[in-house]
Amino acid sequence: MIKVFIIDDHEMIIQGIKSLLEDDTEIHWTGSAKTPADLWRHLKSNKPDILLMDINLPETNGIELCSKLSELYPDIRVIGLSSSDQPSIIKKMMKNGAKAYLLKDASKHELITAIKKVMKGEAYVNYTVSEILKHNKPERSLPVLTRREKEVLELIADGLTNTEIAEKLFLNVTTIDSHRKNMITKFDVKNTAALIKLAVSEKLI
Amino acid sequence: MIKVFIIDDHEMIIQGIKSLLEDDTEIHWTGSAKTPADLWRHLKSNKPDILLMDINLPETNGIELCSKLSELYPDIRVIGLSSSDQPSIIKKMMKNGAKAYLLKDASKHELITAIKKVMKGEAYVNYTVSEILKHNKPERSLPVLTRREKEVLELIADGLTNTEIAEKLFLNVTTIDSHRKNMITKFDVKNTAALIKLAVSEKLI
DNA sequence: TTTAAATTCCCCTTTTTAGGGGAGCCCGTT
DNA sequence: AACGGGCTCCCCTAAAAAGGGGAATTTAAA
Repeated sequence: MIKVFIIDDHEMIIQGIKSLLEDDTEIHWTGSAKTPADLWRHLKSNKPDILLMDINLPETNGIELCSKLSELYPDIRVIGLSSSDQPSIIKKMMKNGAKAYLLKDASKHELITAIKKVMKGEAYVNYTVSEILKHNKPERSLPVLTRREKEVLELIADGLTNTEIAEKLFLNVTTIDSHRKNMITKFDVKNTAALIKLAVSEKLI
Repeated sequence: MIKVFIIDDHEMIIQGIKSLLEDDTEIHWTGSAKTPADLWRHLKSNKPDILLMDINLPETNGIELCSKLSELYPDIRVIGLSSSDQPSIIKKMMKNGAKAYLLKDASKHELITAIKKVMKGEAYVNYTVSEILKHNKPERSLPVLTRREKEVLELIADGLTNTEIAEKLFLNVTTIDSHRKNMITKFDVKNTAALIKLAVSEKLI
């Protein structure tokens, strides 16, 4: 029997996956957790073979949790689970010890296949995910904001002008202007409006 | 028998909810859709009593879909479903004809209760949601964008200048300028940057 | 039908951004 | 010690936005 445990903050998904796995005779459901604290508590008395882990956990993020887990319990195989198909996140998860990665639109069949494959020691990535990773070779990963840039960008987004920002940060206006121009260039957008849209929608600020 | 249909882009949640409802003798699962197009197709031949609707649908947003649905099929009762607990979104859903609202961390029991209550004509909001709505009483409800304003704002957010937008919409530059100024005034922000931030984070565009 | 809101267009001036440069300083890595 | 990236500051001009008005037409709602 493959002992499976799940951590996800959404009760609906926990119960959903539980019933998806119930039919299978090889899989044994050992429980679920909604928070990392719950998880640690359960692991003391009950070590699963496989841990299904939602990445979008509130508070702690799945990536850190994943690496901590593979330190403390290297035998537990982690399968990442998320609704987002952000390549960067998936990559980070795989680097931090996840053996497989599924999107939440994966089917029952796919879920079970993934669990069994991982149990055999194989890796598993669903088609969509592998496509994402593949197409991501010419990775259009977003430029990274430096500390100062982020600071300036947040103030721009709050409606301050270069002059006002300069006063606030005790800098020269031209400096702020440089940062603004740099950001517009590095993100390859046409103006501030587009920059803000990108930054907000990509959660850079 | 209560006929229940679901629209959600995540296969896992569809299948999860399906198996949550399977046991119940009063509830009959009539199918699922992953896109609005799928939904419309199904509805032609098969009208459910209750539609479980995920708000965070890609492409179309659940709020518009909801209002369109209550126009075309006023008999179908919509239960909103989402992982986000943003008061503004929940309120909009309720305004647009949703009879109930559940978070994805709702339990099996809660889901079934909600379905049955809504079927009886009662409204249902889970505790968390009602708390959210309550604490949000001193709501600083956002101004509404008119059709034209939204159109213009989207183009602004894409980095077009007034002149470019005017050409695109076959309007005079001063018109676009007026719209921009109006929006800045009505949203009480200082400039375009702040306007875009607000619009993106409040999902107005 | 009356009224309010939406949409369109126009004037003016000042401020702010955009776009093109260049350059020196600090700091961590090589 | 040399290099690059981040950060700072400076020049210039042209374009765009902000801020202040006003006003006519359409359209939808009361």
